[in-house]
Amino acid sequence: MSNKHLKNTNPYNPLPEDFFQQPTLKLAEALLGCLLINETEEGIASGYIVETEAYMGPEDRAAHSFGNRRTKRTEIMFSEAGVAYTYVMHTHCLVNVVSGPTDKPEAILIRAVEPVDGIELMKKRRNIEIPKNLTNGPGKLTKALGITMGDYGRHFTEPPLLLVKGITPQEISRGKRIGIDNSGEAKDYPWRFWITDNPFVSRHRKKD
DNA sequence: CCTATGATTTACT
DNA sequence: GTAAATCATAGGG
Repeated sequence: MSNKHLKNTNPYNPLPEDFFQQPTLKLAEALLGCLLINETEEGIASGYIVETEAYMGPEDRAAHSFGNRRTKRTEIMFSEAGVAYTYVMHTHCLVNVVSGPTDKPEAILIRAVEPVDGIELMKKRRNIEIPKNLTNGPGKLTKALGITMGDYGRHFTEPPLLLVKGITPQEISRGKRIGIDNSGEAKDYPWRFWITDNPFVSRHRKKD
């Protein structure tokens, strides 16, 4: 397979329909290397997913859906797998892939991507020049790709927000999640996955 | 209506 | 390393 990224004249290689049906922890791992694409009026921007975190719903204190908490915000997590859960954190929008069967409120946070298409557009949106800092964090990548609350509930299987087949990671690492120190025992669950040694991973811990 | 809080980023000591 | 920015969401009065 060509290593060059696909252009819109060449149809993207779609993920199999049952891709999103696999268990959340497996899906979190399987998403690594997939190409996340967003089309807006400004143009197309895309990147390979290099870091994810799983949020396991009722039993996960760190999840918004802990204890089956069901609100206007978390409602989408109870729907079918493969739709987008976007929400605002401080001043940033974060994007998740809803996972698990219907009524199981599980989701996978996309924490970092490696820029592929639309790099100039990303620089403009982020107002920086250094490619390395464009998408190496959950709030950064949404701004670079132009993902907003308007994408809440969109299906990743159809434009403008798309997940398609990308690259196959050479090696995958697994460790504790980030930024949930106030979540009791859940803070130590090893539900974060990343492509080993990828420079766009949001942050390196000494030990995971 | 009012207040607390955060799955972050950025700048600073 | 620490702290401030800054606002939608959630929950209580």
